[in-house]
Amino acid sequence: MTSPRRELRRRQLLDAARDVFAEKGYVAATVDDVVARCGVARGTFYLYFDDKLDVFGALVSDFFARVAGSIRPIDLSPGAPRPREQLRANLHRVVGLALAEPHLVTITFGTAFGVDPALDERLARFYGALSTFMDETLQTGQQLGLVRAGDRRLMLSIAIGGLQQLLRDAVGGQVPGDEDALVDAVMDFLEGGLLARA
Amino acid sequence: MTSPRRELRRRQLLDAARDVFAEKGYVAATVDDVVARCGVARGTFYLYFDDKLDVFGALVSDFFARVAGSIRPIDLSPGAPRPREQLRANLHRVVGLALAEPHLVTITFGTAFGVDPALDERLARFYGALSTFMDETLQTGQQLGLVRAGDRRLMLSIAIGGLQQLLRDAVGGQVPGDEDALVDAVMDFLEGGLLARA
DNA sequence: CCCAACGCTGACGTCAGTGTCAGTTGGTAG
DNA sequence: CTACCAACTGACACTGACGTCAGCGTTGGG
Repeated sequence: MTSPRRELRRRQLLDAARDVFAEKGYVAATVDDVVARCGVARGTFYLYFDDKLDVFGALVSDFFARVAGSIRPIDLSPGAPRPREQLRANLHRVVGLALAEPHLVTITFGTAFGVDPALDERLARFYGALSTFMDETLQTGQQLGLVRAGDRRLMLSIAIGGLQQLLRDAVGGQVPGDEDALVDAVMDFLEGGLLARA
Repeated sequence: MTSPRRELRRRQLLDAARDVFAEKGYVAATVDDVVARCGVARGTFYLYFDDKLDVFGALVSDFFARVAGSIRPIDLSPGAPRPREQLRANLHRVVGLALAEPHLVTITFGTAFGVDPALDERLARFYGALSTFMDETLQTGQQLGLVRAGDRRLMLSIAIGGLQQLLRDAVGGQVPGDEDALVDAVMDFLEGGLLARA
């Protein structure tokens, strides 16, 4: 079907769009900016995408899926590593992915919401699916005594939000960005919160 | 100076803009939408604001300032309540403010970044000032043994991000929105993280 | 009662960005 | 060599949101 030539051009356009969106923000970015950065004529863009929102949605949805796909279920079978180590490994993959694609972090976690109602709904579905999966994981953890008691939706909201903000700040340079340090910081927070033991 | 008549109209326009932005998102919202909701002519808008970005910036900056202003420094003098109670009281004020202004939460914490570079910088300054203040508070806490050891910038990033996400989800209905439950959830997270004690 | 100052109106010209499409290019198969 | 086709071009017509401004009420102090 899709020739390799075509696939390549599509990639180039996606990469250009990613950089433009990260630099100028969705509102100020124009299709002209994207094709200029790509060294390609205006019309070419429309051979690959419907419009600005389409390419934005492709970037965001794809990155979201990659992040979600990098999370592996916790394996509780006898020979498997300890759950805590599996959690850490999951965090490492997510953080690694984020640091490898700083612009996509900015776009996806920083500016994607509120751009367009239709896109918002798509993202909400993604987010909901991920949330449901993690909720089940957490429930199992609670039953095994690995996760403390409490409303899982609230705990998840805080944990995911905290991780997202940390990644945003890390790629934005507001916070030192060493991968291991970031993973450790999140693990410490999950294990002990912020305050000292009473 | 500013007559009460003028002040009232300005308020009406701000309220209308708040609702329009929350419903349609910044991109799709137009000045026409705002004046229509306000029952006022197009030209009137421009007697009060420069353009769409100006009114958006006013909403966001003002709400950000109100949130920041609701946070009181921890009083360590002899007669004062325990620091943990003061922390909880601060959380209660922030959560209460958020639940009282759901649309502003959506706008300010959900869609404000990436709209415009100039606005981003303004918000970054706000955020930076708040962050610095909280960093100092946290440092004192560490010295007193009330806050665990660790990189304060990372801890703050996670904590603030977690709170913001929780508020976004609460006003968006993704999560049950009882004020006390939200405050408790955050306090629990700050005190003990997510995982059970090893 | 008057009129000046204030607040408001809304039709209008402008323009940045859009999406199209008739035409060009260049690689490849016969 | 030629014929073909997919990929690409970029000038063009169009759109819709913008910001303005000359003129119209209204209000309240003198």
